[in-house]
Amino acid sequence: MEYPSASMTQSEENYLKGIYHLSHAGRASVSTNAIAAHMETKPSSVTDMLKRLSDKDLVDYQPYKGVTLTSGGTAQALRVIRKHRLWEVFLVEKLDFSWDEVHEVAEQLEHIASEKLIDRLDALLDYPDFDPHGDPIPDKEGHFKTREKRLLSTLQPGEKGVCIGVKDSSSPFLRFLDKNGIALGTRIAVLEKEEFDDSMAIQMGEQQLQISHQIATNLYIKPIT
Amino acid sequence: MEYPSASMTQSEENYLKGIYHLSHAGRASVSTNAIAAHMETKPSSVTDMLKRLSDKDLVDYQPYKGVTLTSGGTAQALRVIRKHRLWEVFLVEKLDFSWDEVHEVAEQLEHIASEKLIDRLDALLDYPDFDPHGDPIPDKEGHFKTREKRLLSTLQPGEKGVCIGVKDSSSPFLRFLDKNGIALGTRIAVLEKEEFDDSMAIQMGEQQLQISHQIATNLYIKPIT
DNA sequence: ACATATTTTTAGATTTGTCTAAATTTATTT
DNA sequence: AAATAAATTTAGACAAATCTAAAAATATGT
Repeated sequence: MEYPSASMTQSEENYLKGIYHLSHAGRASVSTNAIAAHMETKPSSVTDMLKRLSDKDLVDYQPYKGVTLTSGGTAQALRVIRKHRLWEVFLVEKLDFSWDEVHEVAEQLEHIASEKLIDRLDALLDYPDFDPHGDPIPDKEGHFKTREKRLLSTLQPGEKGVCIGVKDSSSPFLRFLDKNGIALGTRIAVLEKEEFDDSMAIQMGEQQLQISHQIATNLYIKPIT
Repeated sequence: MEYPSASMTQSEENYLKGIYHLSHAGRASVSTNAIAAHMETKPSSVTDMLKRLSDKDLVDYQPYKGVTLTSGGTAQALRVIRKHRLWEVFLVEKLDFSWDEVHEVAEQLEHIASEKLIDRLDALLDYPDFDPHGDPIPDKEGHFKTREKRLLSTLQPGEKGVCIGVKDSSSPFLRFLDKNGIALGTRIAVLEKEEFDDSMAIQMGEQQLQISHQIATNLYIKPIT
């Protein structure tokens, strides 16, 4: 049984979210330094926070051994991630933000505390399963849809698929995609693969494009047969 | 010329907003105790904050003499108020919140810092001039529309008008109005005034209602002839 | 396995925002 | 105008969140 979410500070929420992302699914133990790097803060600050989170039973923390999220901590992290991603959908769908602009604002909006607000937002957006970068949106219970996804770089010439997400969601990368007409839902067919530098020629609609390996390893594709 | 808004903490924003409301239009000087009462905090905390705001040139503060907002402080307060009221409209219009539920959430949303977000929200809502309680929404330059407004209690039998706002916006009062079918835009005609307790009989559509003086002194009406 | 390097924690300081209790200033009363 | 009351400020403390510098624990290399 889940406890009603105790009040948390924004900083605590950010740490839980960070730890969640680093441990990928709440499994593996995460190191102090890894957290510090990810949060752009100092290891000593991380240690302080880990103690606080441990006192609140949100993480299992053993000095020098790293941390894992408790079930309560995981639930909280997923709540924040849910809010973040729903707000991103809102910003893109309702306020015409581009997908490279949403993150910073969503970082703030994700801390707004109102269950009703999020439920209603979810409804307004018609219960989306994925955010504008293709990442899954957890439901109220923390469950989310998965779908077959492969990096574009793993497709062979002749295979095709539809773009469903990005691995790198930095602004330069997203702006590059925009500029070249690649968005979520874009259908891509692989024409050729260059052995020399692993770049590939792809077809999108009637447009053809040569993309580097760097690009191809950061685009998620759902294969279609 | 206006400076680009320096970064402010939520607490600073709340104080500026509080001082603005207490000084009604940025004119009169406001006392430490009045601020403490309004913000539900202690006078000593207020003194601390006033010094900080004074250092940032957001208020004119003279010990023992009270404060007034500087032009910069007024501009900041109006920016926060603009955001608060736009979010209230959003919550009511797009997420079906009732007018007694919006305040608490808007108190949080008003601190989200993104000019683009607010501009786009304004557009999504079709540039509203008034919030769900009838209060005017400042534009980007801090200007807002005014309109003739009188307390219902000042109307004489035979006069009529349309409800355009509330003075008290506490939940119990707003829920009372909801329950009795009084909303913004409701047309009200005064039938009779009871000398004894200043209660009045009013007509709304085909419905008749007896309301206390207490109610009548908290409802703003735009008279119609 | 021992020395060195890396990681992590502790100790102590800082900032923001708050508080209580005491001191000070201003206002009121007789 | 002196005494009392009220309002305001100061002084000192505390919690959250961060930092730097130093100490302690763990890991690595030969």
